[in-house]
Amino acid sequence: MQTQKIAIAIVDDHTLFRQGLAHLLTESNEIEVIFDAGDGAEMIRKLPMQPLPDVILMDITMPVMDGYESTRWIKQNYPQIKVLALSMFEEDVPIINMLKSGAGGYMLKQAKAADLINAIKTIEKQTFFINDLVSGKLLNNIQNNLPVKTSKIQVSANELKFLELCCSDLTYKEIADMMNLSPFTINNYREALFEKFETKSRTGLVISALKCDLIKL
Amino acid sequence: MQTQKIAIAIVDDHTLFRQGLAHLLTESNEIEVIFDAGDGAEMIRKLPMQPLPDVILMDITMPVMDGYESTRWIKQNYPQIKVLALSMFEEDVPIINMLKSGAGGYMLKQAKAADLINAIKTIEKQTFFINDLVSGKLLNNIQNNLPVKTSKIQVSANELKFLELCCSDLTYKEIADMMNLSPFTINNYREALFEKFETKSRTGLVISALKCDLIKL
DNA sequence: TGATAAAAAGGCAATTCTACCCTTTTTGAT
DNA sequence: ATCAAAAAGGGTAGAATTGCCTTTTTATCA
Repeated sequence: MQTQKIAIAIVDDHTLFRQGLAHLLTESNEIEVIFDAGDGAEMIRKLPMQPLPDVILMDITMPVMDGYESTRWIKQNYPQIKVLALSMFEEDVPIINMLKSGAGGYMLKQAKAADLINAIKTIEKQTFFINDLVSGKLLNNIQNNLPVKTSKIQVSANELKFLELCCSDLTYKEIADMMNLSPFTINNYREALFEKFETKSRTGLVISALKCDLIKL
Repeated sequence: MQTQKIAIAIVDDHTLFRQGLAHLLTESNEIEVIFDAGDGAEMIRKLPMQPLPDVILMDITMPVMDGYESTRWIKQNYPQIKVLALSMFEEDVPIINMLKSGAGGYMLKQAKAADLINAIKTIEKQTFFINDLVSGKLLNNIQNNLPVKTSKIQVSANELKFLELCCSDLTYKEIADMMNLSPFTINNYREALFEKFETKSRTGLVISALKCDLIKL
């Protein structure tokens, strides 16, 4: 007694993965891939061009518009569509963030096809799919409820440039020269950033900025 | 006039990607996927169980035995098998390293299926496949021939602990206390490391150590 | 055991960084 | 036009860092 197939869309910037997965899922006869996209913007364009999917498989790291933003957009505009995050990251932060963005479940690309199909069927019926991976992270997040990455620290363009130049042997005076600003102004930036990042040293500042992903190595 | 199919193996820890890709390639009728594996060790086990593949599609990041090591093993034991690296990384370092390890080409997972099939056919005939991505990186690497990761800087256990403690607001005196050493000894460590990393500041030291992967955030 | 090298400890002047003060100028918004 | 906020400019005392030395202790091995 086969009911109607589950209509899904795949959003992932890896073309090979996207197409391969589409083939794999189509074989199951319970799932129909109605479209795919390489990023969130493409998804938004293609969404109105066919009947809405029941479930969207969503990658996290994508150009233009990433998985977090895309998921938030979906939940804002088509809350009835379920989003199942599908990523290679096993870390706490991306998992928690995807769930916070509105994903109803989180699967690893390391998973087996049968598990994925099972997750899709579950999420389609129940709006969410919680496996051990996700429940563990959820518990973890509640227990030591660190407002870690929640509060995104705002820095101005100048402050950001200053932070980047801080990752060097340059003295503040030299940094001031490079930015064509007075050393006193640089000192203001430094003090403002020390406060924002709750640190007391240049080294601590650089480490914090790196952890917040404001600067890269 | 169809000659024999090209026999390939897929080594990648993402089961969904591996299986999906296998389906995709099989459809082309020019390629036959004879086996797949989730890491290098599994590949080594499965390799003797069937006729050897002509080409192996190799991911980089895998548990147990990664793409670099697996490629070196292949080239050591079955030099006639061609290795095509298949990864999501576009950075210089992984590309150059895979080629140094013996891969004959490098494709992104963002590629289209047709391009991948073309690369496989080329590498099977010519032992290597150089696209714009790879040639650019090669040129780049020759031009500013940085001895990138070649020179691994040696640090003692104590120096390493010191480096880790440097990633903080702690003063050297506090670090000395934590390590139960005299501040003067800490000063010796500092000076030795400054010389090894060719830096003149604590911040520069921390950045260098991070870049060399000696410490993590 | 004595030689010797490495690790640890010590000292210190010069420079840089940090924490508080403060004022003036520029910018943005109403 | 006016007000508020942000950016820029200024200074100083004290703490930490940096660079360049020497001496003592420890470990090792011939």
